[in-house]
Amino acid sequence: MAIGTLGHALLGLLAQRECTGYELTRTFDESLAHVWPTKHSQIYPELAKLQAAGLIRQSGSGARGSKTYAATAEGLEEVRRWMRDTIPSESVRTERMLRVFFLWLLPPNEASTYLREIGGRHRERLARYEAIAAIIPSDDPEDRMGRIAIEAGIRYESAMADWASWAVEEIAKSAS
Amino acid sequence: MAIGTLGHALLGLLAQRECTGYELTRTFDESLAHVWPTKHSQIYPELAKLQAAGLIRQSGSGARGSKTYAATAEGLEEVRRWMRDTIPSESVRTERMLRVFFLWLLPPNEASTYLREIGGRHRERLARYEAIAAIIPSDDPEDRMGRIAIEAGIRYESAMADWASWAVEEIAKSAS
DNA sequence: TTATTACATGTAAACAATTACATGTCAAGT
DNA sequence: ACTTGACATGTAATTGTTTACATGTAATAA
Repeated sequence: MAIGTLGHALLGLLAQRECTGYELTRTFDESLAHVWPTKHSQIYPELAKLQAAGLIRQSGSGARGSKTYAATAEGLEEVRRWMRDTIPSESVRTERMLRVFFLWLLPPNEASTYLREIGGRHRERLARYEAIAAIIPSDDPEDRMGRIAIEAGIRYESAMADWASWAVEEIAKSAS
Repeated sequence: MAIGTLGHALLGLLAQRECTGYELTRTFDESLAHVWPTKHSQIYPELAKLQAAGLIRQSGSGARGSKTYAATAEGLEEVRRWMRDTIPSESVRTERMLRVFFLWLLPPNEASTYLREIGGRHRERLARYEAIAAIIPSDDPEDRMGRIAIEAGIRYESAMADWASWAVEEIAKSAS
């Protein structure tokens, strides 16, 4: 019963503060899904697995049948070991970028439309990330790592938005 | 027997030129794996599926039992339809970036080590992509889209390498 | 001639992720 | 009283992905 990436991510969130499965699901949807998409249908069974492995424990229960989980000492140990001693997979999977390799299949105007659309999505996310970054107090040491994580998002979205604009122009250039 | 993203990617490659399963595997390993990792054990059954669906046909056979496949008219139609009429999944999955959210679990010096290491990997790939971009003749319209795809890689790796360096300094700042 | 490496294709088992199904609670507004 | 929406947790079936198993060919170098 080995713990995978999702299990370690849940452990990492529960190391910060105790949460219900629902709260974990929302945290994934709101921020972690940008780097590791997951559904509640995967989270709940994974929590059961982590509990069975003694890495988390149910620390309480609230309204509407909600259950609060907290990381155990073993769980904290395990997530630290994962961060320290294991090599992250290099693999990145993104259908949006995959399709760029096949843009030559479309007439130039449709390729441009595709690029403008993905540029727009990158700009949207960039705006959202910048708004989040703006409200993180930069002097609080607790939030410093959070600021570093969001900065990665900002730079990524910004670079990809610029790239998309550049690519549209590049296509326009050769069409003339 | 619906065709998924991998099937469309194979169709896209075969739309460009006929290939053996082995060649397709190598193309994935060398360039497409950066956006859509796949193993030969998934490629061969997928080719069989595409052939059964009439989207590709075996166009020849060579040494060592190799089989060459080519896209059929229906296959070309299908991959164009996919590019034009379907919305790409927004999902991106990257364990490297996921771990950034849990960097606070490590002492600052270990977090810095992690960031330096991933910065190094980004710089490595950046150098490789730049070398590839340098040998693409920029005036050949055939390669224009290839140049656009590699530019995305260059900007991505460059942005992430810069981010990693910035993050290391950010941690150093607060440690003092 | 023999060992190694790259070429070449497959299948099976295990694991991970998505989609669909299924149920029920509680609060707020109408 | 009723409806809607957010809260809350699960399971089942399907699909996608990885790892391990399995086999054989051709070229090159020692």
